Amino acid sequence: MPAVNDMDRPIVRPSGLAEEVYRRIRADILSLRLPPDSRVSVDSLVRELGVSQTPIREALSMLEANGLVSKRHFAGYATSPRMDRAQLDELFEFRLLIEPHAARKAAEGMADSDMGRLASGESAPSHDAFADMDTEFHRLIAQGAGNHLIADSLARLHIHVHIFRSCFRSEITEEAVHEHNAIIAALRARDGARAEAAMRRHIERSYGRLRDFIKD
Amino acid sequence: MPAVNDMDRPIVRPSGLAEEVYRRIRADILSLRLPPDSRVSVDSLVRELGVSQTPIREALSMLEANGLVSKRHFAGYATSPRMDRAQLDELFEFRLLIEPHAARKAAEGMADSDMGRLASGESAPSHDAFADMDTEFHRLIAQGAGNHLIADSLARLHIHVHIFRSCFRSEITEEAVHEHNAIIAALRARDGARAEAAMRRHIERSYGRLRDFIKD
DNA sequence: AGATCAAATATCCTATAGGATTGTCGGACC
DNA sequence: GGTCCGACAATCCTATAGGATATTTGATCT
Repeated sequence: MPAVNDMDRPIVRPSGLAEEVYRRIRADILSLRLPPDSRVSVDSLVRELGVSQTPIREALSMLEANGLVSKRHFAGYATSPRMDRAQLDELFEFRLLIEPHAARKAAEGMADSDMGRLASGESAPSHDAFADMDTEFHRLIAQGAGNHLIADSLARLHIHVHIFRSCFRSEITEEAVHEHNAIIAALRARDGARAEAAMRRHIERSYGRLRDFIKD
Repeated sequence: MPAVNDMDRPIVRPSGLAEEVYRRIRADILSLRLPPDSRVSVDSLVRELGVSQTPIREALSMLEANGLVSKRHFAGYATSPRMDRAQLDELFEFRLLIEPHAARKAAEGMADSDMGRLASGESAPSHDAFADMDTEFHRLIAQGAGNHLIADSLARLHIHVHIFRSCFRSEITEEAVHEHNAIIAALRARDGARAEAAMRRHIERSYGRLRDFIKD
């Protein structure tokens, strides 16, 4: 008989088709398989995913509440348009409010096990892999701050950063890796003030790199 | 014939039943007609509101994405439980990050017309009326900061503050009115630093008043 | 060519019925 | 008395059909 113990894996509770569909559509939006400002019809998803309308509608409603799609009455759903300059400004103003504080708190209270999972992304083989590692990097720090509201808000925002970056096929910059390493060093040293400053610098530089892509 | 011109009212675009149902359920949660941690079944809403399942499911999905209800597979929806001490701490930590900054920016850029609508709530006849005026007060300032992300995040948080306060029938304190008036004065004077400090003080005092209700 | 109007299409919204799954309650058994 | 088991109820999920409304398209007219 197998040696694995059933106790070490918590019971799997199927969370419903709506959740699955939600994740699927979200992944499609993030991978640009559904580009910004493109139609998303319920019927086509029914045919493509082979599930009924109900879970698709629920998934689209959740995506709408999270700002990834928008609905127009009797006209169907559409993915949100790409961020313009004003929205980019607002997003980074918000990140500057939250993430430096999160970095400070993470330096003070983050678990050592989570800290070991921090990766700067210098070993990323592709653009997509780097984007995923960047998302995970910021997610771990936000989670390390020990405030669910901070982690959730940042997750929402990072989705849009991810889409924006993917639209412009932005290069994997050495700069970003260096800035990540600076943050990691400050966190490992449990130096809250330095982590906060490093994170602020990272976001400001990141904003400068992304801002160049739009002039309007 | 009527003297009103049809041009001055923008075309009414019915936004769908799901939106209406969403607002209705949200209002019921805010008014404690649906207390925290109570079941909310789709069928009973069908009977009560007289609409089909589809818009109700969509409304509940949106409410779930906004954290007001939670779903368990094959077990129905339920309103989120009341905040505990840890969540209250997290919420006010978050507000302290956002709202003082919003007050500073509002002092610098808020429209005079919006500023005229600021009310401290000293004339509120009831507890519910004060709660609504308080929500509107903070909403106007967040909107005055000119950042939609700030306004939306604060709106989400204020819902939970509202519910928490309603649960304990907290008194209308003179203190809160005074603090509101201090903020209004700083905003009218276009003094960003003073508005920021007044807002920070208001939130800290507000936290102290609410914290006393829970010991666990 | 450009604008105007009507038909066609696509989509949302409703309504109803039935199968599948979970939680609960009461009784049988040790 | 405590524990196990089966029926019941509640709920979610699916499926299908049809009506209502906005968008699009194409033809007609100036």
